[in-house]
Amino acid sequence: MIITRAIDPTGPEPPYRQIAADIRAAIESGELRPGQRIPTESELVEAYEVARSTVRRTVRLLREEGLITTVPQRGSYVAGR
Amino acid sequence: MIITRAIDPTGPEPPYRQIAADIRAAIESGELRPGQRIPTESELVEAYEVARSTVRRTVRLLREEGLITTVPQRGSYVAGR
DNA sequence: TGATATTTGTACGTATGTATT
DNA sequence: TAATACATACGTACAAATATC
Repeated sequence: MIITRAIDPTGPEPPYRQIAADIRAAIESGELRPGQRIPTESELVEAYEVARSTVRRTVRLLREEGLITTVPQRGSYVAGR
Repeated sequence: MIITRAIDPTGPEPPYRQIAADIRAAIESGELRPGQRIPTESELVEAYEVARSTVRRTVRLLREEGLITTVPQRGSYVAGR
């Protein structure tokens, strides 16, 4: 899976950004490749132990950054292909 | 105030988009002018009788469209000045 | 064909933190 | 010292579209 580091709820960086940085790193390292689907919201919820709203916040951020594209009822995919 | 039409929770357009269209119309009509602050989240919550999260969704959409700019702890203002 | 499960979208309410007034 | 306002986070529920059995 992803999760290269744990979330620190007390740090200055909010959890949704920490998770975004984690996924971003996975994309940049090639662990997640263009066209590949990233884990579902439910999977991310379990993996990072946060609420779904937090995960959706993360996904939205990555989408706004152009790193992923989301297909309703399907999932989110790494952009670039 | 704004509110040129009521929200229809049963329509195909989700409330946050209906409210956005409403505010957008107020901006385009000149009722809300560039530099002017739009109603606070609380005011919008009361005016449209929706949850705060819905209002925030609306504000985010308008911000992404470039129609308004948000100043943390201050409010959102009509862009263009 | 039909039923069920999965997944994202939307919406509700509530709580806490931080900065400004 | 409040009151105000945005940012973040929690949990819950239902809808819609898709995939699977």
